[in-house]
Amino acid sequence: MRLGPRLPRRFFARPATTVAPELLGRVLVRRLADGARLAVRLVEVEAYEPDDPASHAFRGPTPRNLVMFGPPGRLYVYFTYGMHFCANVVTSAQGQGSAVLLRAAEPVQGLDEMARHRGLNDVLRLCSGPGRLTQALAMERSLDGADLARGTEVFLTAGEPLEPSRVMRTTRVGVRVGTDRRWRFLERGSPFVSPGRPSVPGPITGSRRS
DNA sequence: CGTTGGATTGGCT
DNA sequence: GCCAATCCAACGC
Repeated sequence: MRLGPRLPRRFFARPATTVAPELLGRVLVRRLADGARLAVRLVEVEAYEPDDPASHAFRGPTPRNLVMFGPPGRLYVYFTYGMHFCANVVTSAQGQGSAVLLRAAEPVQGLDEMARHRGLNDVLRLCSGPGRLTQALAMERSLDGADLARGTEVFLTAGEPLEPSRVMRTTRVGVRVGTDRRWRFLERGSPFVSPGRPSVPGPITGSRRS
């Protein structure tokens, strides 16, 4: 499995919808405090843009989403449902408030450690969901704001980007607004994607009712 | 300050 | 398919 060079800051300094499909096939590396190295290959992501009602950044900066408004290439980690963390890559220029949610990945290195973190051994379920991925890689609150372009705790390497024909596109999972945007990108045919069901686009806003 | 519900998961009916 | 778990951000008063 090729890791390749680290992705540079400029890679992230573009719109989330541009960066998202290009993140597929890239390698997310996590270095633990004891020196152990975990690596996964991204197979499913979702873009969240500034004018996007489903985005945490939609109503402006708050203590939770502040990192989304910072420089591109940082990790935005938030806590949800009282028990799970989700990890995002901040994109676009500073101040924009856009990011790409990391939803699923194929384990590459450190599978035993990931299995320990997850409390199960099924490789297909180690990183197949945003909460599962953060648990497998031990990404929690302390990594909120971590610099992927310069840091050592967590970063992204070039890997092998997917051919466009291998990139599939659907609506996003678990959102109740912004369901008209097909901003979930995944590797076609990968068994490592999450089981989450894409949201169904509602009635077209502005159309006549009854 | 009180209320609501969430970019989820896993277990049970 | 349904729902509880379990915290806390966001928002309204």
